[in-house]
Amino acid sequence: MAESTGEQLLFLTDEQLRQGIEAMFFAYRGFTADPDRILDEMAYGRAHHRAIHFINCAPGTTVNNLLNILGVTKQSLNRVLRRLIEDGLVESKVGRIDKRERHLFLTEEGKALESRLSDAQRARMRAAYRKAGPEAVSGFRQVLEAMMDPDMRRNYHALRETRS
Amino acid sequence: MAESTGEQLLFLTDEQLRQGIEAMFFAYRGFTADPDRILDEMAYGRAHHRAIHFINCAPGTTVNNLLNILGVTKQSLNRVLRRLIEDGLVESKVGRIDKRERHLFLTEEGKALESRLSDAQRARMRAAYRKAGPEAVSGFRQVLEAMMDPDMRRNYHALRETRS
DNA sequence: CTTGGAATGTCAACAAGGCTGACTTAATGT
DNA sequence: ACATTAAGTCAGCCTTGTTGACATTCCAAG
Repeated sequence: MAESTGEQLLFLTDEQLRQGIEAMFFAYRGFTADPDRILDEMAYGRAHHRAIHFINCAPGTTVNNLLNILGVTKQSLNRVLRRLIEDGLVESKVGRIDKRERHLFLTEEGKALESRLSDAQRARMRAAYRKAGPEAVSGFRQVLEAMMDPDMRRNYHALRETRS
Repeated sequence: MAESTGEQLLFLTDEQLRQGIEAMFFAYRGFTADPDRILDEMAYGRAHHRAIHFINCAPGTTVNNLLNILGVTKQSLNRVLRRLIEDGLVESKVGRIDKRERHLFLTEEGKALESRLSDAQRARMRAAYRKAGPEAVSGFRQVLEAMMDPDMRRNYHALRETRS
């Protein structure tokens, strides 16, 4: 028996793959459950959370850039952003170099909500990481990265660079 | 095996957790991208996919059981099921023991669509598993399971038992 | 300097898919 | 007999996605 191929095949039965698919489904529900509860209180949805998250990661980002990361239409994002700006969570500043662009920032109130959401989500992540152990975490990240579309993988890495 | 706290701490910085959160977000997009394309062709959505998937996993399941797994309201599920039955992908049979119950099955046509969707999703999963390797896969599954809500973890394990 | 194109925003309309609440029907269990 | 349960249905609401059309503002190239 070819050892490397044989070993791989054990993990690649349809049943194994199916379990992976279901695990993703159920885990994603857990992943969003805690922030969803907080968002519900103030009648926001996941779209608002995503916008807040990525504005926080890359303060001063343009609408176009955000559009690209989130993968929605500008009309859809605009509806969400308008409300966040009205509610005083996000600030939109006209670009100095290119005045067509709007640069997005979280206000203090926006940062406060971001922290609440982020804390809740990180708490679950931390618990899962602890339970599974460091080696599992490494594998987890590797598989997730391999599952992304190339475009999104680029966005994923770009975000890491801006923070490091 | 007891993990040392020091080793764990290396993995539990906010930045590490944040990267995990973003990885989940981008990976889930990839995870649903291929089936979404197929579903678009026939004007179905993810809700139809989920119903088809779980009816296929547990043929003869009742509406109530499906409701529990999917975590939506019966009105929401009913809208989706009605269409699938009308289109001849799902069959609803009155229970023999308890005639109030409806048992759900995929028709041949339903199974055909399930295969198409499943093949597409498994292909990406398989590619990601291959790329990351068997050890990573094990870690991936462990973290996902730890991330689920207890209710959903029970559903997850119940599904595995019905198939084994 | 004008004009084309890019970035942004806005309006309208629509659909999927969540939700709640109220109600019916049929079958079951007590 | 009566309450409960499973399922289905109707009406209405919300969020969040979509298209298409159009205005504004600004940059840059001709």
